[in-house]
Amino acid sequence: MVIKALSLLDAFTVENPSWGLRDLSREVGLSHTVVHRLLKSFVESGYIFQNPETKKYELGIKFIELSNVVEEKLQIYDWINPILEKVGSETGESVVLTILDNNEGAFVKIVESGKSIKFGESVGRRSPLYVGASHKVILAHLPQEVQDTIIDQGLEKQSEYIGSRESFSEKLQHIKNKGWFYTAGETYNDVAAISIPLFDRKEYVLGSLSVAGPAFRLTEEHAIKMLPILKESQREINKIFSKVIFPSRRDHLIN
Amino acid sequence: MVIKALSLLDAFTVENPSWGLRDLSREVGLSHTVVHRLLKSFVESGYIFQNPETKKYELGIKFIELSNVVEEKLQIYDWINPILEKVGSETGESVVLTILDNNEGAFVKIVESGKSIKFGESVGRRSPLYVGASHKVILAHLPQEVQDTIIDQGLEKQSEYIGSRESFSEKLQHIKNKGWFYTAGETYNDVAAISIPLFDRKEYVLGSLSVAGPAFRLTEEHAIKMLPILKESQREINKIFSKVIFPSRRDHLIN
DNA sequence: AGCGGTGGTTCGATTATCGAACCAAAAATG
DNA sequence: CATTTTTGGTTCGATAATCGAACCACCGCT
Repeated sequence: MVIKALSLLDAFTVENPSWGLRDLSREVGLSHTVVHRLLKSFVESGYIFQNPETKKYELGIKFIELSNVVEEKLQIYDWINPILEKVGSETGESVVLTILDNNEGAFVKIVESGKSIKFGESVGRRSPLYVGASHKVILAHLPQEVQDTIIDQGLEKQSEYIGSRESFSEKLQHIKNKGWFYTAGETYNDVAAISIPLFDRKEYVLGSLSVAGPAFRLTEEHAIKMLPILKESQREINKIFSKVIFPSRRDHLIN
Repeated sequence: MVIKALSLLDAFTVENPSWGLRDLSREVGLSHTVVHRLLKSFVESGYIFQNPETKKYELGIKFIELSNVVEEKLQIYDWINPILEKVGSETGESVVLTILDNNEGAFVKIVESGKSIKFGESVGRRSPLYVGASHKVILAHLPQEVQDTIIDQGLEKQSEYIGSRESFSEKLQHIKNKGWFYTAGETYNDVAAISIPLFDRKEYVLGSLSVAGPAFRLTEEHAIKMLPILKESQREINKIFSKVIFPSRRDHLIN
C-alpha cells in the first residue's frame, strides 16, 4: 500500500529530520518490520538515506532534485521569486508565500530579511487554516461551508485559536471585506504579519502573500504602509497564477 | 511494491514534468491500471497533482516541503550557499555543486551568474560519471575497480564519451594527480567548466565544485585564474562535509 | 459512423505484504 | 559488570493487497 509508505515521509520534518527504525514505527503506528521493509525500498530508490554511523534514517537528495522539477515547472525562479524579493527589499522584512493545500496552509517560499531578527519559520511548515494571519486570510476567502467545517475541526482540536464560533466567523467576514489582515502576537508572541490573499484565474483563493517580522518593529501602523506594494505584488502574482496552474489540492474546497 | 511506485517519480524531470496516464505507463513499462492506482495513491497523499483541465499528472508541492527538510538538515542555506555565492561573485560565472549518488553525479545546487549567457543546466539533472568535467573529477578520485566498472558501463552505452579504455584511464589518473580538471566543449559544444573534487571526513570523494560558463568566455587561461578561490572554497566545503554527513548513496563505491 | 486515442473501473487469480517470534549487538540499568 | 531493555534486522506461513485482461465513456479526427 503506497499510501502507507508515503505516510512515513510525513514524519520527516525540519524539527525532526532523523528517525530510528523503532521510533519511526511507533510514530506512524506500523509494525517495525513493515517500516523496515518500506524504508529499505526508499533507501534503494534514493529517497531515504541511512546514516551509516548512527543507523538513523533521513530524507535523501532525491527530494532536492524533484523539488527543482516542481519549481521549474512553476517558473518560481523566473517570475515569483523576483516579486517576493522586491517586496523584501522594499519592506526590509521577511516575505512569505503561503499555499492552500488540502485543508491546510503550507509555506512554500520564504525570502528572509537581512536584519538580524527575522521571521523564524521555514518552508514546508504546514498548519490548519485557523492559525496565523497568512492562513486566516486564505480561509476568509473560502466558501461559507468550508469555513464552517474547518472551524468545527478547530473547535475540536485547538479551540484556543478560535474562541467562539460567532466571533471567529465575523472576523473572517471582516477580513474578506478588507482584503488583507494584520496580526501581532497571535500565533507566536513576538511575531507580527500582514497578509493579502492570492487568487487563480477563476478568482478562487490559492494562497497568500505575507510580510512578517518581530512585533516591536512591525506595528500595525508600519504594516499598513506596506499595503500598496503588497497590492501591486498581489496583482502580479495573480497574473502568473492565472497562467500557471499550481499543483496543490483544493478542488474539494471549491466546488 | 514501493520500488515500483517510486520508479514512477523518476519519470518526472525538468524536461518532462507532466505526464498523461497512458504515456507514463509506457515510459515506466507497467500496465496502465497499475500506474493509475499508484498515481491515485500519490495524488491522495499530495505528492502528485493532477491538472484538472488537462488530466495530466505532475509533481506536487510536497516535494518543495520535503526538499526544505533535507536542505535545512544539511545547513545548505547557512553554510554552503554563502560559499557558492562568494565563488559566483568573484568569478562572475555560474557555480555548480555536484554530488556523487549511486554511480551518478547529480547537480544539487546551482548559483547562476548575473550575465545573460549562463550555464543552462538545472538542479536535479543526473548523468553517468564519465560525462562532463564535474563528474569526471569525481570519478578520478574513486577506487580503481569502481572506475573500471563505470568505464565498462560507458563503453556499452555511450562509448563516444570514453574513446579507448586506456586513454580514459590515463586521463582520470592525470586528473587525480592535478586535483582539478578543465574542459571546453566536451559534453555541450559551447560550455566550458573547471571542477575541483570535494571530500568527506574520511577523505572519500563526495562530489565536486565547478565554475561553468560559455566556452568563448571561460577559456583555460581564464579558468586557471580561478583555482585559488576554488581551492579555498574546497577547503571550506570539505570542513562542512566533515561534520554534516551528506545523504547520498556511495557506500558501495568506497569499501 | 467508425477509428484510435484518452482517463478510469471491475474482479478473480496471483503474488507480495504482514507480523509474531526470532537474532545479535548496542545501550541503559542496577 | 552482569542483567535487562532496546536497538536494527531477518524469517516464513497465513493473509490480504496487487495485478491485468476486458471493460466503460468520452474525445478528436477522418
